[in-house]
Amino acid sequence: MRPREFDHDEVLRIAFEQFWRKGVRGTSLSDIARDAGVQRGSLYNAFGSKEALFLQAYERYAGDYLAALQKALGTGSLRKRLTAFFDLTITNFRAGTPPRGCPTTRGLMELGAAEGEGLDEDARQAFAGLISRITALVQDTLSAGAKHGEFSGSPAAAALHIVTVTRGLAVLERAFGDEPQLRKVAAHTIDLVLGRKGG
Amino acid sequence: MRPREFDHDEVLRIAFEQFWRKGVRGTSLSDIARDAGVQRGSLYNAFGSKEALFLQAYERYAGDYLAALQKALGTGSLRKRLTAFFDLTITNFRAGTPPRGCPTTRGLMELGAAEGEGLDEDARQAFAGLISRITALVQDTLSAGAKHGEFSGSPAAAALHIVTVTRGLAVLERAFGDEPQLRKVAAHTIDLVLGRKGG
DNA sequence: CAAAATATTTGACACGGTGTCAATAACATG
DNA sequence: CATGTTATTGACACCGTGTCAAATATTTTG
Repeated sequence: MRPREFDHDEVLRIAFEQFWRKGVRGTSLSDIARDAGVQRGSLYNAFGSKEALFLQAYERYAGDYLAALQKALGTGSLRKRLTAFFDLTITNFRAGTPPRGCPTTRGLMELGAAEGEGLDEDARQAFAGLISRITALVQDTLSAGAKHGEFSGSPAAAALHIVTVTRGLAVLERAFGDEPQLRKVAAHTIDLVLGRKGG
Repeated sequence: MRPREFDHDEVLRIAFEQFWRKGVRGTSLSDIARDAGVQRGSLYNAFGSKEALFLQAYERYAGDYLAALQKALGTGSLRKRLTAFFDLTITNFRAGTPPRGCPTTRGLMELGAAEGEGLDEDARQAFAGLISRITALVQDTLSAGAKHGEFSGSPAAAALHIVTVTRGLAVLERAFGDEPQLRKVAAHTIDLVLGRKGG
């Protein structure tokens, strides 16, 4: 066996950075190969295809991001937790110069996900999976809040509503790039869900 | 002057249908040319570039869609208006087989909109413009509702929240394709904004 | 230590996409 | 009918994905 001449994880990192910044279709394997100091053919040999490379890079990101969200949702009053959740969400959208947006939302809308066109069902499942897991995390947080009397209502419905808002925020970020606006919507959403003054 | 051999508007219609179904990057001018029975070169001559063709096709759609929304928001109680608004929004996402999603949200996330990459600033403005105009429409509706005592709170904040939810719904549609879920979120949002039983 | 086995790298290739250009064709107008 | 103007057409350059066979560098085996 001839050993690989590049760092598998390092390439994944570099690739994801570019996919995130320029979109999946807007990033060529030549770009990634140049940036990583690897031949294009080696990428095909190691990952199979652009799609497979993206998926691996995305899964890597998704794991890290989910862990960060879990941490943000882990301490303080319910209001504090939700605030930290939205804060991390928005901060993540606005990372980099120029802001790179939400990789999940961008990927999901870019790759079609419909039968026949765009990336495989695999990609859609990866995106949908992260969204589902985020929703579950928020729902658990709300359920716990309900036990402490910090929240009344359906945790499932509220969690889905909150996550829907975060997806909407990802879109607004792309449209207007107005971070204060995003934070206003986040604050308003927390107020609506928790009751104007509650917490 | 030699006259054009194809119908300008017809081509715009055909092009938008394909952009909507397969995404902008996923649609080639060859596809459109074949479908429209026109030579690819003629499209470049008539529209300049793929980007310009998309923009014209999109503006056409945006005008029609905005008019339909305005109509939906035009009659009945505030709750009825908002219900009609969400209904039209979701129905629009789920049009076609397979569902084509929200062209605005898909285009916005697909085309990057960030400096340097993806489509021009022009495209971002077109998408952002439609979102802004929708927000203004909803805001006006809420303001009118406030006069009739059907709504209390900030129309601007509520309108932005509602439109954010619709953008989020566009994303969820792509992720899960679960129309009942979308309608639940919509109903829940109306309840939150108007008060559980109000209207 | 030599040689076989095996995986990686490399460069050439086919194919399809965007966009440009010059040559050609079709009409309007004088 | 001659001329100017615009639309059409086909060839081209360039870049993208993906495939393949040949060359290369290790590890394992004799």
